[in-house]
This record gives sequence, structure tokens and C-alpha cells, in this order.
Amino acid sequence: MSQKIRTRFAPSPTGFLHIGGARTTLYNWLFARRHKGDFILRIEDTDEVRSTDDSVTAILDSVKWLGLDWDEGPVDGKTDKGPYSPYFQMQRVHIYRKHLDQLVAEGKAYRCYCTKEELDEYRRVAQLEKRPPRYPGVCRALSDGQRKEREAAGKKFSIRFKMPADGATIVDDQIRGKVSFENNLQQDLVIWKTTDGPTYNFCCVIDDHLMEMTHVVRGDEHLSNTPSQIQIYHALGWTPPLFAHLSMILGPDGSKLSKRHGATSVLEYRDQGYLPHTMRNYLALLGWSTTESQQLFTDEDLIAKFDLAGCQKSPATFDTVKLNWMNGEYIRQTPVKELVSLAKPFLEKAGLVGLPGPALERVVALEHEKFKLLSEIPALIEFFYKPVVFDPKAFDKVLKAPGAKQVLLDMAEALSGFAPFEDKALEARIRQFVADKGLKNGQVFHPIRVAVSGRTEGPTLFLMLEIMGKDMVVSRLRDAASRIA
RNA sequence: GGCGCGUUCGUCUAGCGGCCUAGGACGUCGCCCUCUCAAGGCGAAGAUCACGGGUUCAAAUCCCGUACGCGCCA
Repeated sequence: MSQKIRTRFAPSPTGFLHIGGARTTLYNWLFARRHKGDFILRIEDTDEVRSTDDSVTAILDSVKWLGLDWDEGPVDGKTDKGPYSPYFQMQRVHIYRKHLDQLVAEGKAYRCYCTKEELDEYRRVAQLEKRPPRYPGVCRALSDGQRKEREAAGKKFSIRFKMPADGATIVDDQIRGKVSFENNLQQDLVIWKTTDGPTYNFCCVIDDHLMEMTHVVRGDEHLSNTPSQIQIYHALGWTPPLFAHLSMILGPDGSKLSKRHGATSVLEYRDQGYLPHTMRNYLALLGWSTTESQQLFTDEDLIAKFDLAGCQKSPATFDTVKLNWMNGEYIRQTPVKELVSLAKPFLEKAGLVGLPGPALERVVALEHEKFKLLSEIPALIEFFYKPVVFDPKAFDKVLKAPGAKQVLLDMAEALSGFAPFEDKALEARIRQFVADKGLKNGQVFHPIRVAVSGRTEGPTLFLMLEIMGKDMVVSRLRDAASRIA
């Protein structure tokens, strides 16, 4: 098979891009990139009521932020590019109608005049009689006379696709293997609504074929619709693409991941300070793995190794703890200069940009290995730029300790004329101080740390002092001492 | 209700008949490093492989059933 691989992600713009959609996008993208194929984005906006322009924008922004570039599809919320344009389904209705007409003309689809009330009644009775609540095919069996009668009465109709009455449809799923569905158990699917518009399952088939998709990789929830879709392909004389159905992503309580489990929108993860690369790596591993159980991947690595056969059939629970670990891992791998630039929005929000004081690069470097999220950077470094806020527990425990006040005053004195005010020299001087006074390291180091930073945890002491500079250090030592009763 | 899918440490998973007294990763715990917190290093605990039957010399791995969970159909 020398055919070029083509995959797509086809969201309905009825909200933001959630984690599940992000993973589906990622897998499609990885698969296409792996096989030097094309990755297409298509907007399924046939639900006029729920589709919004804002959603289109949010979805495009999300996919862009994730770093998944598409070869064809929307350029923005209105325009698109690519040889199969348009990629917005609402602009393709004439195409669907053409194929609809063909099916009807060939007797492969028929008008159904049943009203909502009638359908509800069929279903109610079926439930009562413990039969499956399927459409009983009333209008499929209509005679020409009966049909004319209904037309003459001007009855509204939908259009249903005739499913084969017998046999079975096999979905040869790339992840799950062969899954068989009895045709007589499938109902005649509505492919055109009473309100005069195509339905999801119909558009999807036509677009996937016309856009020459070779692989349809999508969520589990579509597996049950696949046999109907396959029959539509056949009715139109087309060969279906290969299908791969991904398992769901669950929340910590085992139910489908939703709002009440916390952030579900990709953009929320961006705003919390996760790196796109973390999301790619983590999401890749949520339902896919290599035989070696490798955890950390570069993008090249991911592309080279991704494989549908390695996808998990069972659902996976989204684990923020592991996500955080991975983000910390990648933050540590990010050069400081780049990290500062990535953290800019967060630093700006905290008012830490453009302030006098040490260079952000130096300060960030000092705490580099501690960050798990970009959003927590400001809180960990702000004491370099803003007045010290004492952690009450630290103050009581360390600064109120016997002798601490005197240590701070003596230390301020000792350092006020000290030079060079530099890491190694400071360490030597302070250790000397400890020895001279006959104290223990902790009795000196700890009070200094709390006095200059307000907290007991923080960067390595002497380098922190160097970066703060003599003036700030000395004045903070004295200020802290003055606060001790 | 029918149909379909799924079920290995708390979590993500390896495993595709013997290499499994079930491996890795996150998390947890302990130790080391150490000026604190991290990071890092080392180590430990943690899964009768959902359950019950088969098949086989041999099953987490194959078959059947049950339970539970989820999806689709409305």
C-alpha cells in the first residue's frame, strides 16, 4: 500500500477542546507524522444551535498551543486552506445533498414521515414489550400510494438510510480487532433531519471519503455508529477507511472526565503553566505505551515510536500528580533563558517584570529545580523584588529562637563592609562567624534565611545572598532583628 | 432493555502459552547527599493478573460463563 496516510481531527465547535479531544488530536497527528502523511482539521458545525465562532477559535488556539500543526483545514474561524476546501461542514451542505439525492434515487434511503410523537410511542411500546427501542421501519414499508398520500398532506419528513436486513457488518478496528455487529439489530439511521439538514453520521462518511482519509482515529463512543457508517460507504460505492477507536479518559473516581474533576479544557492547562511538550508526552502515554514502558520522549522520539497497535483498549484515568511530575521534569530541562520567557505572562501578572533588582534569569536559575508549574514561579521568587512577608511559623520558630536576634545584628554588622559579596567568599565568612561565636550552623544559617526571605525553605543560602546584593541583605537582616521583641 | 467494548500494584502501563516467585514509571515510605526546601542517588512496601469454569505437561496470556464498569441506540 503506497497510498499516502491521511488522518483528521473533526471537532464540533460546541465548546472548548477538552483533554479527550486533545489526545485524539495528538494521536491523529502523531500517526500522520510518523507515516509522513497529512493531518487534517475539519470543523463539524452542522449543529447550528450549539456551534459557535468562539468555540472554533478556542479549538484552533488549543491545537496550536499543543504544537500540533495541521496540513489542511481552517486558517481562522472563517477561512480555510487545502485542496479539499471547504473544511467547515456548513459550507458543504450542497455536497451532502447531492449524495443524499443519489441514495434516495437508488432506493437506498427513504423518506420517513413519522412524527416525534409517533416515534416516542413506538419506543414506549417497545420498552414495555422488552424489545429494543429501535425504529420499527414503518415508513420503509410504505406503499407508493401511502407515500403519495403523505406527500399530498404536506407531511414533514426525515430521510433514513436502509440498513441491510441480514448479515453482519464487521468493523476491523486497528486497536480492538474485528468487532461484529448484526445488521438486523441496527436501525435505519436518519441521515437527513426533518429540519432539512444532514446528520453527523452522514456528513462524516462523505467528508472522510471525499477528503481521502485513510485512517479514522476517534473516540470509543463512535464504535457503535461505525457499522452504520460502513454500510453508507458501501451504498455509495466507496471503500471505508481504516478505523481505530480510542478508549476514554476517566476522572479519578472512574467516571468520564468532566468539569467536576477539575480542569478539562486544554486552555486551562496552558493557563496553569503546563508546557505544551508535557501535554504531548503525558497524553501520548495515557492509553499508549512502548514495550519498554518509556516515560520521557522528545517529539522526534514520539513520532518515531507511536503506533496504533500500542494503544490500550481499556480506559485510562487522568492523573494530575504524574502530569505535574512530568512538567517539573521538562521545566528542569528547559534552559533558564527560555524558561523566563515562557514564564513571562505569569511574571507579568504578578507584577514582577521590569522591577529593579537582580536579573530574573539569575533568580529563576536559583529555584529552577523546584518549579512544577510556570504559574508557581512568581510566588517562589517574589521576595527578591517585593518586601519580605514573614511566614508566621518560620518567624516564631526561627527568629524568636534564643540568640537569633543577636545573630542577625552581628551578621549585619559583619557583612556591611564585606567584600567581595560573592557566594564562596560569603560562605567562608559566615562559617567563620559560626566558628567564632561557637554556634552551630543551623543557629546562624536559618535565621539569616528567614530574615532575608521570610521563609524556611528556599534556594541555597550563600548564592541567594550574593544575588540579593549587600544592601538588601544587610537592611533585611537589621529589619528582621528590629521586629523581634 | 438490546448491542458493543473493557477489567494486571493507588494511578499510567509491560506482558501476546513456559524467560513471571508478574517488569517499568508516577505516587508513598526509608536511607544517602546537605545550610532549608527541592533536585539527585540507593533501597523498600505495593497486583492471589475481576471472579468461576474449562483447554494444555504448562495460562495474566487461549475458550466459555458470571460480575462490575463504560459506550451507542431514545
